[in-house]
Amino acid sequence: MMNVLTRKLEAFGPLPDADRLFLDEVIRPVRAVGPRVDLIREGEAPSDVNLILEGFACRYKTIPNGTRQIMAYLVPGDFCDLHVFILKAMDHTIATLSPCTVVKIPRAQILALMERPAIARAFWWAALVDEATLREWLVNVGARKAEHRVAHLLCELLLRLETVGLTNGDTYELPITQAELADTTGLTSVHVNRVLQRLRRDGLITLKGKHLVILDAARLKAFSGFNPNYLHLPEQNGISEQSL
Amino acid sequence: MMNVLTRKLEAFGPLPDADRLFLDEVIRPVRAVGPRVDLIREGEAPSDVNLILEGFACRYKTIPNGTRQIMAYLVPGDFCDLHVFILKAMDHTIATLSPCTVVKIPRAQILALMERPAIARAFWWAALVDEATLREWLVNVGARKAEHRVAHLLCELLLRLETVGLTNGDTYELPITQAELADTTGLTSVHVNRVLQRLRRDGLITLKGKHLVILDAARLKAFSGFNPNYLHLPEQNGISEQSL
DNA sequence: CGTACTATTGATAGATATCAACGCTGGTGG
DNA sequence: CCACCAGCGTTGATATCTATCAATAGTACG
Repeated sequence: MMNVLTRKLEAFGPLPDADRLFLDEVIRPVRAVGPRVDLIREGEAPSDVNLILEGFACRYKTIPNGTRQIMAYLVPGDFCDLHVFILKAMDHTIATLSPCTVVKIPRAQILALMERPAIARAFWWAALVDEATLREWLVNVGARKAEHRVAHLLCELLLRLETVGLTNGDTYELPITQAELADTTGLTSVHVNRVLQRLRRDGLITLKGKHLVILDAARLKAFSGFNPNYLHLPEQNGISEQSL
Repeated sequence: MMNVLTRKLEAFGPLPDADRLFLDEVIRPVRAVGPRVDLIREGEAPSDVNLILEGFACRYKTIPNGTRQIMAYLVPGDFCDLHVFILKAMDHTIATLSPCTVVKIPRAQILALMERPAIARAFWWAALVDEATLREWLVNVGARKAEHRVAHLLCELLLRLETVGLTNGDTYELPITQAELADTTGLTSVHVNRVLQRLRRDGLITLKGKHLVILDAARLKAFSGFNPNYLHLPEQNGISEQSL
């Protein structure tokens, strides 16, 4: 079974066997981290790069009145901070949401990885996709209404998790509380709850505990105005399953 | 007088004289572009990089119901799309807001620039600051209320324009309509209008036509919860002018 | 089998959007 | 140089959405 990092980077394009072997080396030793643990705090300047192997983490900021905004989800295969080589201090905090397993990759090893052209290109691609995703989140929160925000997020995660093999058809584990969804979408947890009920009532999803089933992916995508172009994945087979 | 690009890049650190001379070459020939003109459209894959020399441009997306979300302002010294070398197609559109003067820098020239270590580092820094700014905009729209959103944006622009020498004390030209501010902040133009009136009534700003005066920068920053760390500028002299 | 989150529900308040009209201003052509 | 026009800014009245507050019900975990 391919590791999540290799799997993610190969979403951009195939890697030489030597690169794959190197990537297998890089992802250890792993470290288990509990839920709701800060990995890097605003103001710090870590020298290593964290990579998520299992579980969900996030970037967030808290504003003076206490409101928290989650600015990104980090799922298996995602790097936390390829930045850090240039900037002096983090301007936000990175924390686990669920229990996670994480690797700390030393700076030197990242540089060694960047020597390999295929990997370097894949790193670039990953960073650009992260930024595009951030833009899409801004659209989500700034322009869409509550139902669409949540639906759009679920569509995005379906594709991202599919890329690293963490879906089962249109089903996946979403180890996130409603309060965390609220901090992500700029809503209240009460309102997120009501939105989820509407999505269930409309036959779009099933969500029980952490177990999400997207009952009609085509309809959920149409409903939320989801356009996957910003994820910059290679052409899919069934580009759009169209309506029905 | 130093050109805006050099000025912006030197906000990160001084450049060798040779680099400066090179940058002077790179920013021509200039091109004048009217307001509200698309420079690059979603779906296209341009081979050149656009640099803004004068005026304001933006990144935006339009969602199916017709709502537009502006995701970034591009001010003099900002690159539009250093990305494009890796990704196949733009996932958003770039357009002028005001009349602009722009340079198209050919791919080859960008690569030549990247050969120079100081410039390459400055480019990296600029790209990372762009991303950090995007995160802050997500916080703005997702977590702050209307008055604070607008005030925060004005504080950010004060610093960004200061960097490239486009302020006069706490005064600058803001060539943006209220409708565009609305598309930026996720509000309605009517509501932006009312917010601006409140900021005026509270003695925080003066805004007549395109001419903005920040009457009490310290208070405006405190009011909006503005923390400049995400712009990653070098230490300022008067780090915080404190209250009054 | 408690205990503490997490999810759910109902009632109400508050913020922001929507709709519609009018006034201003800067630019353009006569 | 003036008069007109179109876009922008402003205002008021009302509708909607989303937040807030508060209580109850589930659920998972030790």
